[in-house]
Amino acid sequence: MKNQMTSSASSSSKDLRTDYYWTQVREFGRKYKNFDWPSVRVLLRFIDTYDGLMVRFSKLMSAYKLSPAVFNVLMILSRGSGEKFKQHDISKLLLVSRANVTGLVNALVRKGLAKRESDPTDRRAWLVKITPKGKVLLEAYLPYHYAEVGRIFSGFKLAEKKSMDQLLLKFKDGIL
Amino acid sequence: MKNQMTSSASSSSKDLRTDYYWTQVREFGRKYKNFDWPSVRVLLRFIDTYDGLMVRFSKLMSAYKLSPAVFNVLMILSRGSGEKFKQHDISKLLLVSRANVTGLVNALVRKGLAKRESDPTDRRAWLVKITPKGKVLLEAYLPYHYAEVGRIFSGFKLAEKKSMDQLLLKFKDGIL
DNA sequence: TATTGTTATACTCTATAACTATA
DNA sequence: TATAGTTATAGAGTATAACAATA
Repeated sequence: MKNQMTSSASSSSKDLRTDYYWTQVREFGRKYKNFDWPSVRVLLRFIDTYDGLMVRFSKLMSAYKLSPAVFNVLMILSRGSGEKFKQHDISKLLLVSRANVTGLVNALVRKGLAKRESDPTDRRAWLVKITPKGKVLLEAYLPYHYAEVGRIFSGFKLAEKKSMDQLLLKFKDGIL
Repeated sequence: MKNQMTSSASSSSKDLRTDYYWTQVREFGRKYKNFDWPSVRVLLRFIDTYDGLMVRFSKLMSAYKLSPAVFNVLMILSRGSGEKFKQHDISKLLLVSRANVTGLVNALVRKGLAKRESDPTDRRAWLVKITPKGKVLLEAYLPYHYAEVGRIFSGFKLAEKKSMDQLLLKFKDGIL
């Protein structure tokens, strides 16, 4: 249950962790009525995979001075039909607070990657727009992003990707 | 590419996000040579699922004043054969920096959930041990934790869990 | 010299609450 | 009244670098 951006992990220490800690979790789990190892193992694997994924993409992004949160905002701004977004809409798309969006947009503006325009139809609101500089940066990064995604899944058959998507969807639907 | 603990998301706004944003990502993706929608969709689904998972378990843990990081340390401390861990070992198991472990152990000690003992064989090191209070807290929480894991996967057949584990392992192995 | 842990510092990402301006 | 955004504040979780003590 961890989200870390470290790159300090050698794969051997990772394996050691899995071998030792997972074994312990499995052994101790027998004490609990509801413990189901196949389920717990999937969960541990899932979190472990997420951690690795974040390390990988954070590193890839940092070469372009992007962070995951900034990347997400930039993606939203560059993929709209109108290309102008009220901060409240960004907040809804990102599922984060309005205050958080203020900070994220400030960071984008500070870097010259986005700008605020007043909304003629609502003087309380800002319309946030990606700048040419922001677009250039994102477009420079994305080929590497998608290449990496492709590389990661290069060992998967189409049916496996579909199957994994279905299983994840089922997993997600089970969560709430 | 997001890790947030919000609980503000209604499932309808989440669906809206998926419907709108994912569609845009797919449309725009055609511009990129390496873009492979089945792969990208799995990735988006994976991150979306992780977000939901963290919201769920963070909420479950917070009822016991636990956080994911604290939970992880407590699990390590309670699942050892000797039950005493050098901070450096915790750092290796958790894949985080030694400085981070200092802070985490401080937090545990402050709450009375763990204590430090001097290591007779190495005067530089501490041996960290879970306290009875820490054990009681963890054991009070774990049944709910495992029950929730079981509930989430209650719609899965054993073969599906195994299949998902295999796919995640393949995914993870593709990462680096 | 190398290792263990601490301290100092900083960064990213997030939240809530109180506020202003406007609808 | 309700909504859009800001500010102030906080907190979790992470890192690096310099350091002291010990191996």
